[in-house]
Amino acid sequence: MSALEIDDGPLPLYERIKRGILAKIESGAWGRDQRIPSENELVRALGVSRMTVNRAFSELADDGVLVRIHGVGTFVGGGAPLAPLMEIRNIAEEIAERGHGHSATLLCREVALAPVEIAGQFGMNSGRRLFHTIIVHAEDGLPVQLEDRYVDPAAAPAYLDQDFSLVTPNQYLMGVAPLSGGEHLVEAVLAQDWECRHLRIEPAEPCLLVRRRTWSEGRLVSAARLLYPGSRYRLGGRFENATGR
Amino acid sequence: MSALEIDDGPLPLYERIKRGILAKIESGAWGRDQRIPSENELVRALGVSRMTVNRAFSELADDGVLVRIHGVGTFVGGGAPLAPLMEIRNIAEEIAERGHGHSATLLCREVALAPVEIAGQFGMNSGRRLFHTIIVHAEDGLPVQLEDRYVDPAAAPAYLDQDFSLVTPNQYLMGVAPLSGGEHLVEAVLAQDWECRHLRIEPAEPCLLVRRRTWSEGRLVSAARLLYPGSRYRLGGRFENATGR
DNA sequence: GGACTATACAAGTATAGACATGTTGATATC
DNA sequence: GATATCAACATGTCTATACTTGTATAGTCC
Repeated sequence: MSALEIDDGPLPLYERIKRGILAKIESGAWGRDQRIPSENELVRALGVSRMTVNRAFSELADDGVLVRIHGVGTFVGGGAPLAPLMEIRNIAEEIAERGHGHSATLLCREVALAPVEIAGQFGMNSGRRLFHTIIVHAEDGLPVQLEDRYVDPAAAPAYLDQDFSLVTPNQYLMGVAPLSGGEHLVEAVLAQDWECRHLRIEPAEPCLLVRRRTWSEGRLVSAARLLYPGSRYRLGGRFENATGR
Repeated sequence: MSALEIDDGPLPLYERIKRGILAKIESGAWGRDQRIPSENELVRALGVSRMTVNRAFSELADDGVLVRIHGVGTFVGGGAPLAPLMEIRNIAEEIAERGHGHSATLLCREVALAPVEIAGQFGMNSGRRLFHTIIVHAEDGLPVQLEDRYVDPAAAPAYLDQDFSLVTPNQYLMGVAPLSGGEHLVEAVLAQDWECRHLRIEPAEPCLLVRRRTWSEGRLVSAARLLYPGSRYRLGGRFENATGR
């Protein structure tokens, strides 16, 4: 755990501590759900009073930036409010199941310097390089998903050499790095202009944005933003109660 | 015996152990009446204190999930309704977990003639009457969900008599008609004007619309439209690989 | 009056150790 | 074969200690 650094300036001390914490989170040094130093640790490290640290922590907790658990510790917030559980499905298979034709258009294929927030998720510093692809998936010619994906080269070295009109990134990664876990975050957003053009939708049309991260053997393999036009797509999930009643 | 895995997160250790155990049971890895690892085995496997494992076991035993026999071991209990509790979540509990206050405003409570598309879902002709409620759920005073729900009177005759500021429809229905299955559909939409007013959002703001249907003993109990402001809410789901791939 | 410190106490969580009590199975003994 | 004994292991319960957040109060400084 790297120590918290606070710069000096005209701001109140508790305010500078708050900014120092936010900087740690924004840089990815302190990831989501990660435990951060306790009040007393910061008291010793910064040489300030506990009440001052407490104020910084409390205000960030009120804002939802941090989560504090009595007797346990303080954690970076933003954790998913776990609601529905969904499967990792392959869009090409979904479309095929509906008896339609799937096609994919490759908009971007590159080795990219990881943006800060992406690099943090992969647990690396922002200097590392990741594979990056942007693909538009269409159903009978009509765009239904814009897929913006970063992949860890260590997990799938030959990723960029695939012919994504034949094999979806999802399919390929499942074969190369067997899925051991995943996470979905679903939001409703308005798409950006260039996204609207490629999805052939109006700028005011709401879209589903699914952020999907998949792990293989404890290592994050891929982080993808999947953008669906709201008028053309729905997500669904079912479950049956297996254990009883 | 596969080892118990506990994830990290902003929860007390004993709570995370409880969830790990529940996950094992839900996934079927630990079947009914099966013996699970002893306290000392988990102490060694997880590197925690025995009292912590003991607390997790004891609380699950109090809930009927586990059965403990002095001198013998700890066993999975019979017929605990586990899975649904994890997946169909109660908005009041979610908000409470974030340390915020939940409040509900009842906009509508009536016996209604079922609209055609709703009646069809309930497997009845459109002449039948259903209970109908519209409730706005708020987190610290800020609206986060508009719940528009139809309920089968045969499954929950006293539904309309509840005080929904104390008990959410979800909570009440879970008690009256034990959940045996469910379905989610998620869309991105623009809210209607009256919905925007009650959620206090701009008409152009995209919203998540979750259509949730729940069954009890093979019969559809409730069909709900849950509308979330896109700027204030995200849905999330995680899974660990129990079944493979 | 706000910022900051210092101090104190409460309550929740986790560890470590200890001892009691119940169950089981192997072993020696009758 | 039946039985008594013992060791190993299980849960049940209790201490003590330490560390965490939650909260309140009083005082100092600018």
